[in-house]
Amino acid sequence: MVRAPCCEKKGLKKGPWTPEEDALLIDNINKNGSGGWRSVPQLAGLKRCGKSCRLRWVNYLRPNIKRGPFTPEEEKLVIQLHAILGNRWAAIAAQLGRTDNEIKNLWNTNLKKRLLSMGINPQTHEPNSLDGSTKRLPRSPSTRHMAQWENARLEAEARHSTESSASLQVKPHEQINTTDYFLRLWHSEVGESFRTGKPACFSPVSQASVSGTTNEIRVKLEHEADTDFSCATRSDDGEGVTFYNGVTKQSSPSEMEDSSDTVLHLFFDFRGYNDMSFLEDQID
DNA sequence: AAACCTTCCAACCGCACATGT
DNA sequence: GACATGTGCGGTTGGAAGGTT
Repeated sequence: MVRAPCCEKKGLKKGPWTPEEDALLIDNINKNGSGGWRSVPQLAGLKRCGKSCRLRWVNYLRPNIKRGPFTPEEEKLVIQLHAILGNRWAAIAAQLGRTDNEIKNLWNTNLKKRLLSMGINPQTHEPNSLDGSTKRLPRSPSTRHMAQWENARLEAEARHSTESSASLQVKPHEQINTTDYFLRLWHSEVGESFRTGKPACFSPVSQASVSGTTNEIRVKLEHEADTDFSCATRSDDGEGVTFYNGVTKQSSPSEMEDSSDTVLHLFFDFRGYNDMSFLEDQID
């Protein structure tokens, strides 16, 4: 199937945007909202491709974009996330409140070279041996879990994003949908320890709250097992945990009980995760 | 001061997927 | 199910800015 061009290219302006064009685009989006990009140029009176309008909005004009130089912490986070997610710039960018373009540029112009100069393969994040081949390090279970966690969490974030798109005024920490138990865990103390890579000092209080969350998950699993949510269950190979994110019940009740505990065990697995610590000196 | 080189980043392009008809 | 259209994403490019010779 031959794909039609997104717009008629004749007479369309290309290149850098002028402040006047920015103002027209912002004004149009304020009136009509973002989306329907094909019709945006006409509505806004712009001689631009709809795609170009979208890109300008997403990468530059959109409110709440974090701009300015990257901090060492952000750079470290980008490297860690890239090790997990690969070139999924949009997913990485979402974690930092940056644009995918910024992350991509940072990686291609800075971090990639830095890793190469350190003898680390930027694609595999593993050290290159002297003969240029990649030396495989034993992958820890926590690293595998991390990727699975991240995938599941991204899906949950996407769901949450869809659900909360109508309430943009809400503060970020208030945007956590209390019905999404995965996100609640993610934003909990345990989740934070995973995100920051720092071992969490779980007080009895936090343990209690975590247990409460576990029970809530269990209740959710038992009573709303036919609804859409993320849950975890052990894989058969005993090597790790496989996440199932489906609309139907995936496991028997006994497995459910195991699953909810597994969620916590996974988090605790990550308490010691700091696979990228060897980079800290280089980045700092 | 000028030429050249390198770095950075905004923007473009094409592909893939989602959604509508 | 087939096709058309819209949208999002990642790869790439071109030019401006800064640095070096």
